Amino acid sequence: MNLSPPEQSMDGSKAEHLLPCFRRSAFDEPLASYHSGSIISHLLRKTIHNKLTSLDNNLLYLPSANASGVDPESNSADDFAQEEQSRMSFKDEDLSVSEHLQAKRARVENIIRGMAASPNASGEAESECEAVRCRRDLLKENKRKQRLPQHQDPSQSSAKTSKDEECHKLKEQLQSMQRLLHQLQEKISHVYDQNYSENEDARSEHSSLRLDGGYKDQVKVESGGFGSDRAMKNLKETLKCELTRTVSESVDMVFKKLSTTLLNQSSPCHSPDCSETEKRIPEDSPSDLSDSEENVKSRHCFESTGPEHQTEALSLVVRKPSLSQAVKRPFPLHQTPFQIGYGGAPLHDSQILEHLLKYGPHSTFSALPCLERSSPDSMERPWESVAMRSKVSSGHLGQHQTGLMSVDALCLPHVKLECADLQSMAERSSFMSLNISFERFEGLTPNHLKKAKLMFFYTRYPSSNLLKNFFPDVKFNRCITSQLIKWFSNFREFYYIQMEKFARQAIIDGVNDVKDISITRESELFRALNMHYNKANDFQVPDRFLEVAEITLQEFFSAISLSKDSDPSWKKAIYKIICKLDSDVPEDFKSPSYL
DNA sequence: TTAAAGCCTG
DNA sequence: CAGGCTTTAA
Repeated sequence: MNLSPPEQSMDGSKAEHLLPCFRRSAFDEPLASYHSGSIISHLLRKTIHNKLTSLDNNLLYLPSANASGVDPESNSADDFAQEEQSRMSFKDEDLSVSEHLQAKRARVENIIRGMAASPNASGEAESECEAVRCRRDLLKENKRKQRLPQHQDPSQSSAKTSKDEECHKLKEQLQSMQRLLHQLQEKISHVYDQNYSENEDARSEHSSLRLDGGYKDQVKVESGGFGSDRAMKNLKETLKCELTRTVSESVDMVFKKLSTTLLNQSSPCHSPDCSETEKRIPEDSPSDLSDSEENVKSRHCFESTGPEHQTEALSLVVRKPSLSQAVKRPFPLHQTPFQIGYGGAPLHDSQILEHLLKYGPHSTFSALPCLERSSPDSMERPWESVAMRSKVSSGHLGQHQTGLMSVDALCLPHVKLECADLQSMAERSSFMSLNISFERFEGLTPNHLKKAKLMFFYTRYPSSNLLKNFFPDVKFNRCITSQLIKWFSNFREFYYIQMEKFARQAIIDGVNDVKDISITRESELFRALNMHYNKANDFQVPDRFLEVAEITLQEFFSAISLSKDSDPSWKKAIYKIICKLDSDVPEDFKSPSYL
């Protein structure tokens, strides 16, 4: 099987796009300098190496090599040397692949090192701790298993046990790698966030982003930072590419090994003994199959990176909102919609593995009941409550206003499970990203509020239908609708309070004729209103609003002049007039990325 | 009965 | 701006 045909040349060209600081050779620095991304890279390297070593041990040198080879408490400094040494004993095939992977890792490391010039020390320490902990747990677990007495009949247990253990170890290694990827992603995300906050600071210094100047939030978000949005995009693309490929290849290796193991050792389950063994596997590894937090994190890793062979068209759909999310995210990664949004995940990576173990490499996923996608509704629910709490930011999905697009709607054929191919997993992850990306977010954001205020310049009494049309990125429910309605109610309240105030002031000031009352952009009343609804003053208030405001003020003036305000409901007559003066909101506002 | 308006309050 | 409350209209 061809693991990764076209990427060599691609890597080379990608590197050319990088900024000079990212173009350094991967081996310029001593590997001992754990700085920014290098610890992750190192751990990833170790994990992949361990995987290969362990696999080889399991497959070729069973069973003692693993037990004697690794001491969880005495690694660190000498590890790399040991790895290098043990790497020398690899078969040729593994050696080349290993070198290949190493080169890729080095590139990722280089990029990350360049990005994280000022890393968050505590965050890094945390992820490092986590990584080390993961690894130690893994090793301890392996050691513990080695010590476990064998209760089974020796005649059959050796084959069974070795296979079980191989599978188990493979799964553990896979999970370990996924954890590491997750850590890596958090680091990248952290850098993004840091960059974003810097952008924010810079942006606040020169305000005035006029709407008619064509500025949209998307543009604002992606610009700046690394010098230009072009550079940013290149960096992002390169990172994603490298990450995805490196990890996919690593996992591919696991699956390839697994495939070999299954085909060579267990073959189709004709004997009852065999089938019993296969059934027992999931029970023997509950940690792999439970929906633990670690599993969730692992899934997240794949959701964000996408498949190795992802088409460009697909990536365009997925990536844009992803970047927007990543850059804008005002909260830590673990609260992001993406992470919360896994709720619809019908397949765990471990489940795929389980399926693989149960039904063999040539079965199709359609045999898995969990692949039958749950209904869109049920896919939305798991994160509803959380989304409400965290008030996630809008997706900025551009043209995609259709809301949730389920996988079913994509009319995709069932994925054939190829044992040595991670494609299905990757594609599933990609589907999930798609799904999440097309999701409309529940909860209104400050941007929605800002947009609503600007809309008030056109409509004082928007219907709930109008609101639904103009907030396509919001998943409406009773609560959200009420909140939006309430916003406009509050806007009106302020508006009418100002009107009454200025009308009374006019009367106090001795104005006699309604015709003497007018509102211009220089009026104090207009300034007050503009300050309230258009605080950043980055929006050109339509003339019509000035007219309506003038009429409103005149109405108030007249009513008060005629002492109508003695009637408790004297304002209602004015409301009735004003509500007819709403104008159409420009179509521009319908874009979810308007702000 | 319900959604929304409107008013008041914090 | 949101929450609580009453009123209103469908």
